[in-house]
Amino acid sequence: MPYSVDIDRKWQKRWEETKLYAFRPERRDRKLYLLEMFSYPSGANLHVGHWYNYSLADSWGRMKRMQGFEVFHPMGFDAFGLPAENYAIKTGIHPMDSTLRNIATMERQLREMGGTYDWDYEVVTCLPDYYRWTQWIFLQLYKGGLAYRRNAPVNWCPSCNTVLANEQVQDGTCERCHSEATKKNLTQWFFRITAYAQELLDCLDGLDWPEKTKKIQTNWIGRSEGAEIGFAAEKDGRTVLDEDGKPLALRVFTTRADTVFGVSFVVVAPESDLCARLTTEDRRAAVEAYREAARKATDIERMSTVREKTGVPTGAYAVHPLTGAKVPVLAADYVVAGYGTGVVMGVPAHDERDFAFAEKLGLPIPRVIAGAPGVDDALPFCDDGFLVGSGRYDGLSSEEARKAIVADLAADGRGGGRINYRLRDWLVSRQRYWGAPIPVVHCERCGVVPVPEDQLPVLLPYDVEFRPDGDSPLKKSRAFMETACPTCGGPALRDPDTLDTFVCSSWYQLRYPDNRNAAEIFAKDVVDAMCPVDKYVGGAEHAAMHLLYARFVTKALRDLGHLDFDEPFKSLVHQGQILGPDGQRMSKSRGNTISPDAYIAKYGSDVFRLYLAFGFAYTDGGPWSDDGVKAVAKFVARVEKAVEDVRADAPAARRAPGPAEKELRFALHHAIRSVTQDAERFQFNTSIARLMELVNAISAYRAAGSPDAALLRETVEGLLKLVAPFAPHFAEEMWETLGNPYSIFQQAWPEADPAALVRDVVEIAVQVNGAIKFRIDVSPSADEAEARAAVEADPRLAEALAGRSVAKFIYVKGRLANVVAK
RNA sequence: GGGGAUGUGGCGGAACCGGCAUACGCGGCGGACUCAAAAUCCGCUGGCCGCAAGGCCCUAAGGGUUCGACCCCCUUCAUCCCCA
Repeated sequence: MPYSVDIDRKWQKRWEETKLYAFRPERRDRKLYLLEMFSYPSGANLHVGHWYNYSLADSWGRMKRMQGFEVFHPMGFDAFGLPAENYAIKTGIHPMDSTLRNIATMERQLREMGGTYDWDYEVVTCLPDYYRWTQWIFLQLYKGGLAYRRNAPVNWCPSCNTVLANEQVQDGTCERCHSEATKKNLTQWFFRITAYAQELLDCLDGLDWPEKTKKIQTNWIGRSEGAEIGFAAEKDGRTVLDEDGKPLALRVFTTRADTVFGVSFVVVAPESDLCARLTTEDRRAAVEAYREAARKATDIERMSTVREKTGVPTGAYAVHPLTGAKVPVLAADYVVAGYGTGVVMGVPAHDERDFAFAEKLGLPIPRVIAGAPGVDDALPFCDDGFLVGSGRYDGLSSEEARKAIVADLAADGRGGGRINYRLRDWLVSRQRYWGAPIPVVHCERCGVVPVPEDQLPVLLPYDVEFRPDGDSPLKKSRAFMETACPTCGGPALRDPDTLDTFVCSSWYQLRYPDNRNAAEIFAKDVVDAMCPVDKYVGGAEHAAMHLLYARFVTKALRDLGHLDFDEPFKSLVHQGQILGPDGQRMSKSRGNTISPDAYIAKYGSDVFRLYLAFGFAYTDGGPWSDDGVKAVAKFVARVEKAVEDVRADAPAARRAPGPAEKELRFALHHAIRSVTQDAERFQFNTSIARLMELVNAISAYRAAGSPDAALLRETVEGLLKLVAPFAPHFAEEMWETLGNPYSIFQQAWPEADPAALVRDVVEIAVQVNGAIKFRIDVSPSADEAEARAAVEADPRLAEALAGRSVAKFIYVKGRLANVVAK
């Protein structure tokens, strides 16, 4: 029977009946945890991107399985989130109903793809037996001081009607819907990921992750070493005091403490509380008008170096900690409250934005750094140099001055060295319905009270009006909101917000190994034995979000005593993106989408899988090509032909090998070695290329006449084992056709025989001064002296030398000889 | 503006640690089979010059290091990504 989707079905059924891919915990010592980023259950069938991610990671796992690893390969669904909720708003179908239906569809499709998932370990984040533990994590973080509530200016997506974490605002727009994000002051829940900033940075070194991804995380965390400097503040001739009645310190962070004598003003973020405190009565109206105007601009606009700088005086003055000079404090929107301390020292001579600002407002621009002799140090001069106009620090280099100034400031308590991170705490509240409820209640008497663990889960009510209006939908459900305070028993209200779905996905890899545990989130010995994930495969778009959050949660749970490892994902691979045939991103509006279904129906799942393996460099992706699919279908037919030929051969004993037999054995073992090496590092395209070469070698051998049938059978069976990870149904069928026992996936992965890879002679290139002149055959074991003798004996050398003599002879064993002629 | 990645035939893409550039496939050309076509199979296929033997030039462009550079270094260009 020629390969088709019917063969797929036959083997899918057999695999399921025999539980071929069930994980066997008793073989845990050989475990290999393979995981692909789970997906959001959408109603449509699997798209090319799913196939590309899942089917090839699956092929890798199949090879590992044949290599004797006990592969743990679970799958689940990231099932909370906005699309289901938006779909519900549009159609009236409840998110729970549509999500469960979509999950059923996707499970079926993943089975039809031929995935080796052990579905007994499935997790679905929107089900209470999962989100119960999401809530539990929240409570542990809360107890550990890593979850807290705070009023802060937060990112707001007006279209999704919810707040967003910093990571979820990209180029000033919402990561989900790309509408422009704005700012709102709200009281929200945060996770203190910043407490782990340094460790998140330090551990990157030990991870087998793409360098690019590590770099993105490094930048995102954004460590900078500098100093904090305190300025006293005066208004109306008196020292400004803080809430506690002590003199207020305007703390600025700077990486350029060497320029501190160049401070000619101090800037505060207009929306900050500090700004309000500093503003004098006569300036209040102007500052408030300015703040209103600033609110309309996005952070990106505000911090842009090219945007025209604006600002207004607050009426207050800052007192320079070293000179005692008074400089004006201004409110300007190029300083953003959420970043750093929200106060910046203005050094116009040596900072571009400060320079632009000072020019605009006519503020003095005193130079305090001069370039080394010969360096163009026209203002603004932002490089390091030597101090001038800085009192007793004059003449020091920038670097020396930073140390000296920081030390002096620290000595009298007005500053000191400080490390600043760009990373912000993770905002986890969402004003949406379809998520895990935040497990706290608000009691009039007791304040914020965490829900006791034995009362989890806080169930998400089914019957809720979830049309968004900027307020949490749960707020409108009295049945949900009204509860008793766990502490005092008095009337209390639940938290109406739900958790960011990135919280759900930040720990799912820890739940898979012990997914049915009803008593605890996971047994510690199980999670310690099974984790971390050995190979994690998924899109690069999660570099600064999911991957950072999951690392944080793992470390936090470690410190809270629930597990014993530092990192969730030991090794990480990003698949590339499959583009439309036109080389553009696939999109419905462009009309260049490729739907796998038609190809599966026509060619079968394995042809599709093989094409995805062969047509692209895995981590790059690339444009879709129908011709490529046909080429792969042809390859499958050629393998099938080779199998049929073997079946038709009369049984015969193995003959003494001649040169043709040696050549065929070489082809097989070369393929074994290359396919193994290449597939190991996710280089599937060259793996398939080597398999094609093997098929070519098999047909060439047979076509040459009087073949050794026994050798051919052995070779074709080897080929099938190598093909099996990439075309599992097809290989299983061919394997059976040859009368072999079920299953090919219980066969050992072939190993290359080094003896078969040694050739009698090798052809080497002979170069004269680096240019190839001719080729000769030598023994592969020949050393330099032998090779030199062979080269010099060849008359073509004398011709190429044209009377010159050999100055030097370089021999690269088995590859080339280079004669340096003079 | 800063940082990073990428750039190889007509096309998708190979090339290990600095050692025969263009594997494998597509497309194209030629041939076999066929009444014919499709399918299949076999051969050729980087460019230029040449009847040929052969020669010259080719890894975005230019330079450098080296016996030898797609690979290392510098400059420039283009595209993409991250951070501003």
